[in-house]
Amino acid sequence: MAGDVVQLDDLLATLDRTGPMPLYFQVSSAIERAIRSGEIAPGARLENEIAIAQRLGLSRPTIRRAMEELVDKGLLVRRRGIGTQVVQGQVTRQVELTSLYEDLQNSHHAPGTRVLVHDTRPADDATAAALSVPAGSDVVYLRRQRSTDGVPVAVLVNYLPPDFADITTDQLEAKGLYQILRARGVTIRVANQRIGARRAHGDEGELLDIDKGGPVLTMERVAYDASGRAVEFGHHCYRPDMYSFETTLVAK
Amino acid sequence: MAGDVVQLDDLLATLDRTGPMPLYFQVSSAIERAIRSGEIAPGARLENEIAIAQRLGLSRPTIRRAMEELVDKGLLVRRRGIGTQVVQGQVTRQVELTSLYEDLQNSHHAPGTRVLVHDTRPADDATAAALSVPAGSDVVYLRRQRSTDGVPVAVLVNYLPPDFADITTDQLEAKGLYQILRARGVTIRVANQRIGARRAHGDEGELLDIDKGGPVLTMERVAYDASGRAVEFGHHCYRPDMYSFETTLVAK
DNA sequence: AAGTGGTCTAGACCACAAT
DNA sequence: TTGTGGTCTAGACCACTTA
Repeated sequence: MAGDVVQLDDLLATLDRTGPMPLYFQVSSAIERAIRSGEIAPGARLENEIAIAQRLGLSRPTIRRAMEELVDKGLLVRRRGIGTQVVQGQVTRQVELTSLYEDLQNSHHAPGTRVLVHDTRPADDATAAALSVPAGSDVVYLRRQRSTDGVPVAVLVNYLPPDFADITTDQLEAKGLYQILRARGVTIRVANQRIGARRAHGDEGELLDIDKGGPVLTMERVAYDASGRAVEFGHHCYRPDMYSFETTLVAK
Repeated sequence: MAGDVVQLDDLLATLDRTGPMPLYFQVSSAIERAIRSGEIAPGARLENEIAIAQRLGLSRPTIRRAMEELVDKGLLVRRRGIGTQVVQGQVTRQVELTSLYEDLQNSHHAPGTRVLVHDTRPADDATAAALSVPAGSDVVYLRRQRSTDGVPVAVLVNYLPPDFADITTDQLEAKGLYQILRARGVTIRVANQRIGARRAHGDEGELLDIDKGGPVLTMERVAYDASGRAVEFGHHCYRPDMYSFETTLVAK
């Protein structure tokens, strides 16, 4: 029963061994594109690793690495003794490590930012613990209203370590926080976040243009840079009819 | 500056090459335990891969595999030319691919289930699409109230393919859905989920013991088994003061 | 220049599932 | 018995960072 096994000849032509893009990434990207475009149907079986490796002139570990990438993304399912299959059902994108600003940009909307508060203040205990700074020491405090196409989407509260005190309000109105950090050489690598819900408090109802006491989606996040240092602590609330979190989970 | 580099001698004694547990997993588990217990401090640098490999008598790829495991869990951060460091800040557990029942069990509470509805009915369009069954064909419908220590936590609505029609209400009262599926040889491998918020509808306020129209946290999930087939579609709502979703995100 | 992780190769043996 | 993915080895070369 090798009839409905998908072969991957077209990939051969596009492999580039001179550029900086890893071979395993070229392979996984090509397969991912084929799956998302429907060229490879949901449920289809792929050739085995060794056959693909020979066909593409690559080693088996390189192909394995490409496959693992796609398993982690929830696009493929593998079973020992059986083979590799494409997952049924429409594929949704991952929750990625981006700021809301970039999320909105990527969905082809025009994000807007209004900076409500931007100052430096002593950290409360929770913030000091999250950012690993001494309790009561100064941190940067931000409160912003985020909108898309003129409709308010979220109220964002952030705390940053004091060495980011020179970020300007103008920068914050023009770009996403993560973009500003990246331009300063700070890239976010890891984040812990908690998603919940509650009633809108204080002026949130007004800022989000929803009923007072209406439901909001909340997210708390502590983000770490490439050296493992905490660089951002935030607690945000979102208009639930404008935003939700999508995830793909893969059992290990 | 090799002064504050953590060495990993203790691991050597515990390596077992006879059992079924992979070596890379033994290594990553031991390091994970050391990090979570505080034996290795946040921010600490680890030895380089080759040194660890030699020290433990393993090959470099095996050590790499162990490290990758920990990077994916958000415990380690690696930089080319620099080294490997433990992430700062307290480590939170992953959102895993478990049912709410198991979540509550693992947090040492006594989960309870009340089956509100359990029947077979024609699938509406959204359900049929999610489960990849013909529109209007019969599916299993479940509505359950989940509580912990007597306090209501969630109202769970699930749709299952028709071959699960023989699951009994008694089974559902006694165990989590995923445990029942696993006992039938069905293991969940991949799931797509969306988390949001809204007002409580209909009898949800009563069932969750919250104010009518109060906020609830919602989750929609489509889960797939090892062959990539959709085996569960659910939309649930949670009492926001009793439940939230924690995630660790890692940039790729 | 030295040290680090990132990629890649070419094999080997094993556990598991189907036939 | 055959075919599959899972694990493991022992190297090699490269890109990047720091000194």
